[in-house]
Amino acid sequence: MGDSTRIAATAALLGDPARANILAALMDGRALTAKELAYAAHVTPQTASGHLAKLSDGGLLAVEKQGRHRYYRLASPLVGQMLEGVMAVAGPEPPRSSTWRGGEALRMARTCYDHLAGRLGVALADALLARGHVALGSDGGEVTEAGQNFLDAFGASPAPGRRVFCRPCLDWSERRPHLAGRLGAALASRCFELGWVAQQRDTRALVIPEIGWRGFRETFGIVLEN
Amino acid sequence: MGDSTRIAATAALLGDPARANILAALMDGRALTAKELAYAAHVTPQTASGHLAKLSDGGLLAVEKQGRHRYYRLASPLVGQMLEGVMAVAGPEPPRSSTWRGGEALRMARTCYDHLAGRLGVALADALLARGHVALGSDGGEVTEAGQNFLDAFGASPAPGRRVFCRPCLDWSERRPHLAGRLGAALASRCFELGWVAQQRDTRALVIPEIGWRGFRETFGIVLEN
DNA sequence: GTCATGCTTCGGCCGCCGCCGAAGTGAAGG
DNA sequence: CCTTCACTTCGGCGGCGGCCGAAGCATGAC
Repeated sequence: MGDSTRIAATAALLGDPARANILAALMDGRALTAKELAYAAHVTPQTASGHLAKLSDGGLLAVEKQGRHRYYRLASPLVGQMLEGVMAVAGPEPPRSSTWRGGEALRMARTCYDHLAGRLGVALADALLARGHVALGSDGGEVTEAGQNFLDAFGASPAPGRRVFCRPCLDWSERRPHLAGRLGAALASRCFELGWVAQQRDTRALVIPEIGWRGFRETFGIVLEN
Repeated sequence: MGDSTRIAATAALLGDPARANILAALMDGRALTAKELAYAAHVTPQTASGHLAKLSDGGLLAVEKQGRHRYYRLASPLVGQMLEGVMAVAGPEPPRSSTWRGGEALRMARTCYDHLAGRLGVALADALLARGHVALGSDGGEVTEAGQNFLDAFGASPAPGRRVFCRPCLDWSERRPHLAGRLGAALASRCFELGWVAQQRDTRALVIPEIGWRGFRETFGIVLEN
């Protein structure tokens, strides 16, 4: 009957821990094999296969055959946005009893699509905001003139001319906005370029070498605990 | 283990048709009694009671006692955004076999928070875009100078000075963006003011009287079929 | 007090779905 | 050819969870 059966069907796909694990593992846009996803979801390959079939049928995943591997990835950015929406509501897990260092790293700094998230991402947004380089509303934001000059000097001016798109993106671990949009992407890519942050294998968590800590402190006044 | 169990738990709340119906019925922000929601979900009051308890425990609904009634509403706008995210992915239901006039009306014109959605909302966005009054990216948009003049004349300039926030919001029935943000809100409120659209009881669907059809045609060049 | 109403709790039934072991496909490599 | 590896399909087990009838609290009206 109602249209909501479709909503329920889609939501039910996310409503299983194994499937949620699979989707979370794909959040950064990479394509992973069925086996890797089985490992990420903590289930056997048979079980994962069933889940992957359901997710594909439901239009959440796209699959690509390559030799005897099958690479799965999110079917569209829409799916990622949906997941972020659910994460924002699900909220940060209740204060975890220390341990679990990977999670800690994720909360410190990670990628969110093509921009920076985690405490680092939020601190960056705060810094730009506090210095009047960007003005942010709940719906979008814009770069001030001073901000434009600053970005030019930093080497992170987003692409075409004066038109700068910038959008707050709710950080699921911090529950506060970080910068997305072209501005967020430009900032992130400049930080990679400078070697202030670096990707790791098999995780969205970022490494911040000494030069990065120094850079963020001297350029943005960011000092993160821990 | 991971954080995704929380995601799964939250998503599982949406993954039941009855609960999805309940949430969909609350999407417009109204507060409804348990009985009304039971009716909306097509289940008995006992069953609905169980669902409502789960949704409240999960933090998706807020409840307010009033005499012997209990009014339920969405706990926060975040929940609404999450639902829109899921709807966007779930997509428009497969072409409905006519009948169901309420659904047709909803797809023609409805409110989405404080702005206009449905075919009307999308057409409005298209018109402003085609005339060069707004420039839209996937992350945000801005009003051109010509657009600002047009909006001033129309009486729908968003609040403070030059800073105009505008954001595309994916329309779940049309799968195309309509205008949200302050601009969307200002446009909608001006349309209400002019009597071009009117609210109805118990539905987010909007009525468009003759004067509205004329206004949209003459001012924006919008002519909607049906 | 008694009654009606709105909502919740209890108990039992039933079905769906996630899980894994085992067997089946299909592609690479020798 | 046969082996290996990645992945899927099959079959059966087990349990979670949605459903409703009936009974239990409340609140408000009389």
